[in-house]
Amino acid sequence: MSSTRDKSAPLDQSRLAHTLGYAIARAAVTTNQLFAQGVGDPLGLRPVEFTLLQLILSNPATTQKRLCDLLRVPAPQMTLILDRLQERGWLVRERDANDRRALHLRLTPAGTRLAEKSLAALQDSEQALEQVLTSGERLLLQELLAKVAR
Amino acid sequence: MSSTRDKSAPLDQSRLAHTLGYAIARAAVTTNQLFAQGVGDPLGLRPVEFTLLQLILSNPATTQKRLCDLLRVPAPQMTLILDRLQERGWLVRERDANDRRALHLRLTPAGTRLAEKSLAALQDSEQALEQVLTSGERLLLQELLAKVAR
DNA sequence: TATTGTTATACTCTATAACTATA
DNA sequence: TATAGTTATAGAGTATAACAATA
Repeated sequence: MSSTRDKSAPLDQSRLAHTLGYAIARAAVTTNQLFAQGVGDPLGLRPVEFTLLQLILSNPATTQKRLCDLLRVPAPQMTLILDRLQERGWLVRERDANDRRALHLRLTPAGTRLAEKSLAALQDSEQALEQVLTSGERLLLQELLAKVAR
Repeated sequence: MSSTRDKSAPLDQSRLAHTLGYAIARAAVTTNQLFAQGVGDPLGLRPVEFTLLQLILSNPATTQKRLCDLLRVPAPQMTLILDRLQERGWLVRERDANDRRALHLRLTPAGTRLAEKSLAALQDSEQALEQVLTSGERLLLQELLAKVAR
């Protein structure tokens, strides 16, 4: 130790402490890690793939366009993501009989099972947060985040 | 309108509503947009560059290693990011006289001015959130997020 | 041997434009 | 002329391994 500065002292983050974007980005590190441990690594799903499985399960026959708009994913990227889900046998695209431009999305039975299994796994994984948040705090946090997301 | 389904109805997100990761990811869309509008686009800064300017200003002579650990940025990427900040004249690297492997980071006067200006711009931009959150709610939100980030 | 930082490289992710087929 | 979706392509971001210098 040659310096007078304590090299093990935590870095001063005070300038960033009052920006909401920084607080959200740092919390996202934790939740991304929980996702990877509980869902991403064991089931081979990325966050956007997990999210799409849940949304398609709850909204059978929805179109790619609507998913793009909700998740702010550009259409070409959505095509590639859905291609991969389809290749793995979790998803089918059905052409709309009345508007033959549009595709309706549905999960296969295997896709439905994966959607259910992966959601349960994420909920298990996120229960680790009970060590730092009461269930009331957690509910409150989700309500406040929903207001920010509008 | 050929279908019986109401195509303008919002998608059902109920399966995701109780996962914290989804709530955080959706709130991050809002804060990323506020950052881009107020700071990123007008000042030509990416979030990680903005964050590094603030941290180096508050922690003069810190090392790259410590910033990598805090922000979970791999060392090779940190080298490239700092290269760009240095090229733009906002940063200098000084070799440690006692441990000649380590580099200490300092902002130039121009870098200091940019750090201050960009933080003020972000705070202005985030004030738009006052339309959806009271200042008490916002404080509470930041406290809860800090608990999650640990 | 271990650590700080760099170089080289490959891989993924993202964004855009151009295209098709339908309307 | 506009819309849903695809293809092609380029750019940015990210991860890993190998390396140089120093401890």
